[in-house]
Amino acid sequence: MQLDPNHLLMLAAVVDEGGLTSGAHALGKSQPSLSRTLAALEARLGQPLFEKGRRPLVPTELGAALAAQGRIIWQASGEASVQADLYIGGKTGAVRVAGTPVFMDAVIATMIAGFQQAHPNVRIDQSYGYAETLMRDVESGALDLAICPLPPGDLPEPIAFEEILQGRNVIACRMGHPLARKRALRLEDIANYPWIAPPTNSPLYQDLRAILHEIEVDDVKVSFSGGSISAVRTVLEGSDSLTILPYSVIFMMRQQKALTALDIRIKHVPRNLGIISPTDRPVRPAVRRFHRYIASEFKALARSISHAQQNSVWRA
Amino acid sequence: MQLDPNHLLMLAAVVDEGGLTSGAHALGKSQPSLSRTLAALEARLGQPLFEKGRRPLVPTELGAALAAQGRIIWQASGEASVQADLYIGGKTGAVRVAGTPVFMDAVIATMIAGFQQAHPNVRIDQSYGYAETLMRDVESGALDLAICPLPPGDLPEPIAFEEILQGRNVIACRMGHPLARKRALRLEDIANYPWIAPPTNSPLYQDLRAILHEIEVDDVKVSFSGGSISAVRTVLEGSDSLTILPYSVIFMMRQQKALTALDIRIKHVPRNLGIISPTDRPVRPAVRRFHRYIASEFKALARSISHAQQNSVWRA
DNA sequence: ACGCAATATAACTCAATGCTATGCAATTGG
DNA sequence: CCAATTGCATAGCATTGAGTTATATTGCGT
Repeated sequence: MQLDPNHLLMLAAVVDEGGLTSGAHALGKSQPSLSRTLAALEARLGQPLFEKGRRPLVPTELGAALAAQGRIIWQASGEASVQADLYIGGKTGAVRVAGTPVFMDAVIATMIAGFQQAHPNVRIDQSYGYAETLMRDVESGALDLAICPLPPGDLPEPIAFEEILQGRNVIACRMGHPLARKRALRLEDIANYPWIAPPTNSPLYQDLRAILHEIEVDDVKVSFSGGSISAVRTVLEGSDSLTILPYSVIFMMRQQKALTALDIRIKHVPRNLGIISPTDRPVRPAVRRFHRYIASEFKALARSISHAQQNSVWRA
Repeated sequence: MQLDPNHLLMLAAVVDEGGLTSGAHALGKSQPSLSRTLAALEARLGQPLFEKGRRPLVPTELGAALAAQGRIIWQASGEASVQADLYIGGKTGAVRVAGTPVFMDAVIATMIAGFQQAHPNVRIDQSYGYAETLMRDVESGALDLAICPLPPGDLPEPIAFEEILQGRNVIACRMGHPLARKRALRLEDIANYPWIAPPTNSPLYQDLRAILHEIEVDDVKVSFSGGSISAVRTVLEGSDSLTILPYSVIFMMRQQKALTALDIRIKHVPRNLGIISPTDRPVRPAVRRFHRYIASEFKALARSISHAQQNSVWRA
């Protein structure tokens, strides 16, 4: 005997609510609709679902047994509704995001922490990569979002690039570094200190080479290379080494008063940090929400940076 | 977002079967039907349920989440079908049956044991009572069936009485009783032994009085009264007492070779054992099945009795 | 016994679901 | 790499079922 889940659900409603009228109200339907449907179900079964001729409607054995299943269906149905609403509202789901290691660890991680606070049921699957790989993965659908620096105007096929921060690198050192307080630094000053080199496949490494070339320092001592931002920071703090870092990374660490930037102007790199996202497929609500969150956080960060630069408070 | 359980069920089928075509087959529907329904569901949700453009149909996060609920609905639906089939087939449910104590304990209990063997999921709610009470309870719906002796032709309103055994009482005693082997017993023989009297409100008590009057024994020694068949049997076995019992009760105990009947003819009581059932309401399948079982068992018992009487085997 | 409240029935409408036929896209095999 | 195959999407149509309002009927309490 094949039974329609909807019929069982109606039965459960009537049994639980104790009547057709209230059951119909609970389901948002009319009383005759329930009456007829349950009558048809009884006819199909050949057995009454309710004791006949009793007014506080009392279910028969069969009615009670089927109502129990209907109750399960009701619950599952409600749970599905909740799940759907959460998903559509971006409160649930997974976000696969990747970016360049330094930005992910020093900037994005903080933002992810804030996002998780507000949306604990959204799973963030984070990974690392550089522009080329990131774009390929976004295009193929392996990634939902990528955050990395890109030269302006470089927009292949079905990919959007939303710029969120001006690309600007600085030379970083520990807070008490001999060069930290000097103004009008000369090249010779810099050349005397050991350098920490970013991984050779990173954009920062390209930037480092370009900058060194620009300031006509051809030969530097590389004391350490290949480490993550955490390792780099530790080495920086414990030595007089220099390295090149995005200004935003230094800015994010300003509270710890561990690192600072040298007062030497470096040409803006021809790349801006941005969010890479696909345009050829629907964006899942959780991804959209995360995307917006990151964008707004960066907007706030940019404001904060420009404000700080005007006052030069953090360098005091 | 209100979701139709049927849609979730379809989704689950498609996800579990790994495709629209096989899912449709599993549900006994056509593939276009599923395709259109799921497309409509996607439209309602505003989110895809399956990754687009991939042929081994793979569900999205949302699709998987909703399919999980659909699976629950599917299970509950199937369970309901099973429950309904069992109930309709009389394999499940409760039977409320009552009868006169002696018959219930000595005859019906054995039959119930056999029934339970075959239908362990049918619950038998047994109780005791005499004709008047039994009929009232059957009429009121408190009982499904009653088994008791009734005078023929006494059929009030909405009650059926199916005769299943000729009413015939005998004088019972222990197997080795001094009177057990005698033929052509005389009244004086009987009068000298103590009697066990049935409960005064039982039909058997009426029968006892009638019989004693018939054989013109006015004054008997009552050594024990009011006990159940079990107590009566124990007393009978341990003494030379006599009592009156339905022949079928003695017959059912023939294997134990503990009790026997005196070879003295007693007028048939004007009552036949039968099954009382209501005619004004639908009979539940389990009740019908139990009813049939009891009736067929009694038919077999009657055959067995008449066969035994012709051969007088059991008395040898 | 009467009145109230709840259920059953009637008559009708329309959305949803079923089907077959067919187009189109993705995967597989040579 | 192209062709064949398999499987999903779409179209058009028929039918069922579920929804509605209006109304009759039936238990139940006073």
